[in-house]
Amino acid sequence: MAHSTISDEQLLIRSAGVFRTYGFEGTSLARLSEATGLEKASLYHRFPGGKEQIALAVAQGTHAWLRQNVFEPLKEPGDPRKKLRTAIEQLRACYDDGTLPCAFEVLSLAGGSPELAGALKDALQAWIKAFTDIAKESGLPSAEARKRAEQAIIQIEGSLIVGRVLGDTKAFRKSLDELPALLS
Amino acid sequence: MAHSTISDEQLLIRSAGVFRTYGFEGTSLARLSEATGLEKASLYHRFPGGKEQIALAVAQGTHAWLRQNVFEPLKEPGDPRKKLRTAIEQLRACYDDGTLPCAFEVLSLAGGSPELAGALKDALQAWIKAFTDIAKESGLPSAEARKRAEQAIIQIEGSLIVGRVLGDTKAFRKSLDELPALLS
DNA sequence: GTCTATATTAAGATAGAC
DNA sequence: GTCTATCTTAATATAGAC
Repeated sequence: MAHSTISDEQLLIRSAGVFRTYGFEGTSLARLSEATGLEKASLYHRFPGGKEQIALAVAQGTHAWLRQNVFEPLKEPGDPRKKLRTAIEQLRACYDDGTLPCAFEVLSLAGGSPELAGALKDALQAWIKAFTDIAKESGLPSAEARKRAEQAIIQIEGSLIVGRVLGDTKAFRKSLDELPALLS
Repeated sequence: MAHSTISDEQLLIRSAGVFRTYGFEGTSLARLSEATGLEKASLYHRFPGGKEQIALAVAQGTHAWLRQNVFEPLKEPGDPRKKLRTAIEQLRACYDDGTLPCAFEVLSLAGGSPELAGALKDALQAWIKAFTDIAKESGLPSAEARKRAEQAIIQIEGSLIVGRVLGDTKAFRKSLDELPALLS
């Protein structure tokens, strides 16, 4: 491999793909090296903490991506139903139509550091809050909105797993299609 | 470690605990050895195919457990609501009140063999069928029963993940509590 | 900042004694 | 059927050249 440069953003996106495909324990520096085009020593230069630090950066990057593409757009002025449809399309792309596992799932299994677990929890709580707020904006009472928000994320996560086992993304697509009715 | 004997059933139960906790890739022969009390060479004596064969046996053992403790009891004569309540308590115990990940989830990530994927798919389809049948027995039309059955399993899987990330089993318990209304 | 080369540890897997 | 001992490969991690 000749000299290679890759932006921090691209590096994290490709690393996220590896972690989401193989899980935290199944991700090796060799696989990260192949996916990023950087030799292992170069990965250590950028992330002295190795795999654990990369996983933490992936979790924080996932939170940042959700903030920019889902949470913030949902806060802008406009029809809540329309904003939600846009957010759903972002999520559909994020999960590659249901074929790519969720970072929350694969990074939360035993093996990760407490910092990683904390970052995942922060990001998921922010997601629940974003969905709760849009449901409230659509007219649902506070407690019901919160319930529906959790239910929506549970459905996304669950349908990804059922779809993965059955080899069929139908369940995931149905879950996304039901979100507008669930969150309003 | 002195000589040790352990039944096939106990061996699979303890191995399942390791796989479900650390995932397929995170499960090493060393961890299986520690959990079962057998040296690595002894595990290879019983399972010449190594980790892959043990994972396959765990998947088949999970299917057998579900058949015996959930699917078959649901088929016996009696009030469907009462049978369902009993099945739910079995599932609650199986997931250790929501603290133990699901074998379908952790064994379906990339890394496993096609045989393993096939065994998981068979078991999950049987689970969907068992829930569909009990919903039909409760009076739901066939198509709706099938939809609710998938929804029930999606909720269980999703709530396990959300609960794991948030460090709170409330979502899982709520999912189980909602099953009777969902499947009748 | 990236590379080649290497050290160290752990994982998968087997041989052969008991 | 289980054990100790060993082999081979792969993983984490570092040193030092460019």
